[in-house]
Amino acid sequence: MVESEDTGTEELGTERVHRDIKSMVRKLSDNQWEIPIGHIPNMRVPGRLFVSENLLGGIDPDTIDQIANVATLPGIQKYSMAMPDAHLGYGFAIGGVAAFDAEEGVISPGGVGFDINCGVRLIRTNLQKEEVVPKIKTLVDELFKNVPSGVGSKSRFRASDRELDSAFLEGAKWAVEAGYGVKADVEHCEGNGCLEGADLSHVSTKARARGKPQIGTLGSGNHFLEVQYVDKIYDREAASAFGLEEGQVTVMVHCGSRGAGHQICTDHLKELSQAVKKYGIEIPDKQLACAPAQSREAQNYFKAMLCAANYAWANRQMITHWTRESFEKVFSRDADDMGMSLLYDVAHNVAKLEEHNIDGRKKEVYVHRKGATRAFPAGHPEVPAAYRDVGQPVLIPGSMGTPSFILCGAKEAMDVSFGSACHGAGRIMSRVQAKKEFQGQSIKDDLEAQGITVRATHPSVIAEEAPGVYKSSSEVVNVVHELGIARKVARVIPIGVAKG
DNA sequence: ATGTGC
Repeated sequence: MVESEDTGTEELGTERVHRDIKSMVRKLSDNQWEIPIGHIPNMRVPGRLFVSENLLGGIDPDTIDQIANVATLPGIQKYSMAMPDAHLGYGFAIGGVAAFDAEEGVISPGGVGFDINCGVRLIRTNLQKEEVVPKIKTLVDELFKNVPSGVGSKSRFRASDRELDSAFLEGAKWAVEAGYGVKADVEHCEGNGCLEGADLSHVSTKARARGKPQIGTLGSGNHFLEVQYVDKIYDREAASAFGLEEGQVTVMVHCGSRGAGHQICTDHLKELSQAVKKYGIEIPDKQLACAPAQSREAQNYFKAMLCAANYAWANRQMITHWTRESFEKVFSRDADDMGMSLLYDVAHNVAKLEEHNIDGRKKEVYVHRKGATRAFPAGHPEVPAAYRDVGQPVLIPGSMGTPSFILCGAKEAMDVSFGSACHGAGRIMSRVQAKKEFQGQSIKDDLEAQGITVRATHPSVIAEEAPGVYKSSSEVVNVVHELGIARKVARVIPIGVAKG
């Protein structure tokens, strides 16, 4: 038997057997595919994958199995979903969305991810591309200097234990009150940058120790701080509500809860692995550790997860402050004067208690979004007043050399995807493979030639995040746009990137 | 993603 390096193969004894992705799914419409009950035993609901026919070919069969695995969990509603940027994750696929009945269902850390409240924020400026391009190298250097990045990086801010408590409990609100931003920043964060119910008693000493020196740090991997410009407007009315116009410079921040969230996830995974046995829940994969939503174990995780979510908002808020300071230094003007206001901040790794209409009935569910962005439509009370008539801003980062997109939550989202859309381009190559395939310096030179300045802690970071390791962000975004769950508003092009 | 392995 000929060995293949294709992803569509699996070990079967010594042979590798090709698994045809098309035979695993049933086409429902151009961008919707069903993974039928029976794909694996004990599925309670079908799976549903939102991809174009072209993107379907790039989905790993193991990712399909992960979507099906989630469909076996107690209390799952409607179907186990995955967005067009779906790929293999810990237990749940990244790009996965699953809602569980608040009484009969479960809560699972695998459905949130290790980087709790990894998310994206977009800061507007009133600067034009032409004003920023000549100074981009100085600006990227300044941002790189002011916002610590890289694995294990430490913040310029020395948090006391009390301040750490406040970051966990109050999120962006605390950071603003401590002088790192303005009140309007908080109003333009999902959930006002703070989820209620956070409880410090479920955050370990170890998680605190890791989190204490890291408030206001970028981290590593796909996290970045990027200077961009708006090159295309798709929806004039929405763009106007979002304060966006062609040629305008924006800044995008992508990062999460750093070591604190990682430790909280690790700690509670241990406890929930025990709980699975205690409550006799049958799971097809150990990585799907979970507990009944109302159990002590699940609620302890949930309350700790809320601490990590709030920490991540404080983190992005602090980074916003230093971003403003960096611009002030380079352009010798006030941040206010440069119109540096927050457009919005989304969480794309989080579980939330939400009310949804299911089969004509209103129901409380724990919506797990793991690499998926909330996308509430116009009129929803959770959408900030300034955007209420348009829909919630949905921020979709591309890779280093490719466009990012600003969308708005649209009507179909509530019926089709529990008010959710995609979260990014979606990785198609492992970090190890990327380092074999690409050289950091040559990728950096290529990007430079395209007018994109990159500054990273190490060239290998650039290789691992090379544009070629991601799907096309435009292709991914087109799927959610065509489905009517989020509508394209604007496209932004990178000119400068600071990375861990 | 992550003091990038137990």
